[in-house]
Amino acid sequence: MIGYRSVILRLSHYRRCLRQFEELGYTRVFSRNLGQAAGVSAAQVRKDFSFFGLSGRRKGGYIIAELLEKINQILKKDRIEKVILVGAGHLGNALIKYKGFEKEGMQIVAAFDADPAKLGKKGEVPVYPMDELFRFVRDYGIRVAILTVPAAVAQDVGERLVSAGIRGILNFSPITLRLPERVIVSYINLAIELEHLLYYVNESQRENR
Amino acid sequence: MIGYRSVILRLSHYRRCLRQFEELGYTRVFSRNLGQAAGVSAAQVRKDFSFFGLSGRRKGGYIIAELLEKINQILKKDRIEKVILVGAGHLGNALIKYKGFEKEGMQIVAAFDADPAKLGKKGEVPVYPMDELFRFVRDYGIRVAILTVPAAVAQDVGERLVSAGIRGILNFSPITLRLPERVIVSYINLAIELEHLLYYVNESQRENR
DNA sequence: CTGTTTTTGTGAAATAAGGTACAATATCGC
DNA sequence: GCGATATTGTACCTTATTTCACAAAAACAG
Repeated sequence: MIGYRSVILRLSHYRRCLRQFEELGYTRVFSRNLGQAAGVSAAQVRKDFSFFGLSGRRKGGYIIAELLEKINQILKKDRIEKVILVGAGHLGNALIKYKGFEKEGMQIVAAFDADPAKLGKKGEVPVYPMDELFRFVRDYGIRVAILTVPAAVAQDVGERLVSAGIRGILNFSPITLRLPERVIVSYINLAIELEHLLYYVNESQRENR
Repeated sequence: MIGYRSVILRLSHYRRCLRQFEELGYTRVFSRNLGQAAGVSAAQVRKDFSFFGLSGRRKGGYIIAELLEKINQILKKDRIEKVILVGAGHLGNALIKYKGFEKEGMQIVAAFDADPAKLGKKGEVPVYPMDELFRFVRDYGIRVAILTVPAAVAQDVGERLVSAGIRGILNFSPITLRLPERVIVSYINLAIELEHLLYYVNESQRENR
C-alpha cells in the first residue's frame, strides 16, 4: 500500500502544473516533464498516478485533459469552495486580495475582525464584526476558515470558530491550537519556514568550506 | 538513525514553545507538555532531544534555559539574520509588516519592486527599484530572499536573485523554480495549502455519513 | 515487417519516520 | 531511608515514503 497523505498533496501540485501545460497548448505530457515541473522524480509521478488508476500510454505519455478530469474527481474539485477569514490585519488583508485562491476554485466570501475600525469592505470581501460569525457560518454552511489573528487570541478565536461549526482551519498564528480531534487544522508558520530555510543555507555554506 | 530534515524543523517548533513557557515563568518542562504544545508525541520529543544529546532528568524533566541554549546552538541562532523581500504587493507588504520574524531573530532589511509606484518606505523597510538589488545583496552580504512576485515573473526574478548571490529563496509564487542545485528554495503555496485542507475536510465529512 | 527507441507500470529494495513498551533512575511523601 | 510514583532514554517494531531497475508495450524508422 502506498502512502496516502503525501500523494494527495502532490496531486494538487500536478493539477496546477497540468493546467499550466494546458494553457501553453500541450495535450500530452510525460512523467519526466511533469515531475520536473512539480519538483518530484518521474518515478514518483508514475507511481502516484498508478495508485489512483491514472494511466498513460507507453511511449505516448499521459493525456493532460484526462489527467485533469480524474484528478479533479479525486480532489473533489467540482464547485467553488467558500471559506471565511478571521483577522483582517495586514496578512489577512493580503490573503483577501490574493488572486491565487479563485484561480484554484476557492473563494474568501467574508472576513471578520474584532476591531471596529477594520469593518466595511476590503475590495470584494465584506468585513463583519465577530458577533456575526456564528450566524454567517451557520447560514452559509461555511466549513473552513483562515485564521490570521494575533497569537494572543488565536486559541480563543479558534474555539469560537469550532463552536460556530467550522471543521477546518488554516492557521497562520504561531501557536498550536488545542481543539477537538474532529477539527482539522493546517499550520502555516511563516517565521518557522524562514528560519528553516536559513538553517539549510547556513548549513550548505558551512559544507563548502 | 533518526530522520534529519524533520527533526530540524521540529527543533524550531520546540524553540518557539520553550520560549513561551519561559515567558510564563516556567524553568522546567516535561516531554509530554512540550509535545502537546508543539503538536507532537512525548516520545517524539524525547527521541529528538536524545538525538542531539539534549538530556533531562528522569522524573525532573528538562531545564528550559539549557534546552534553549543548545537548540540555539544547533540552529545557529546567534545573531539577527538579515533577509530581503522581492515583490512589494499585498502579500509582500504584509510580510514586511509581520512582527513574527523579528521575534525569531530575523529581519527584512529591504524590499525591491519593479513598479516605481511601490518604491519608498513601507514602515521601517525601504523599497528599492530592482536595479539596486545586485548591489544591495553584494554590499550587505544578503543570502536569503523572500519572493512574493507574480507567477509570470517569478522564474526571471529568481534567476536575478541567484546571479546577485542569493543562496536561499522562500518562494510564495505558485511555480517551481528551476535554479542551480546549490540554491535552496522553500515553497509556500497558499492556494495549495488551502486546497489540501479542504480536501481533508470534505473527506472527513464523507466518512461521518 | 523487424529492429530500435522511448516511456510506462510495478515489484523489490532502500530509506525515513514514528510508535510502543519498558527498564533505569530520579524525586517525593512519610 | 524506603516504598511509591513519575519521567526519561532507548531498543525494537511498524508503517510510510521514495528510489531503483527493468520488463512490457507502444511508436517509429527504414
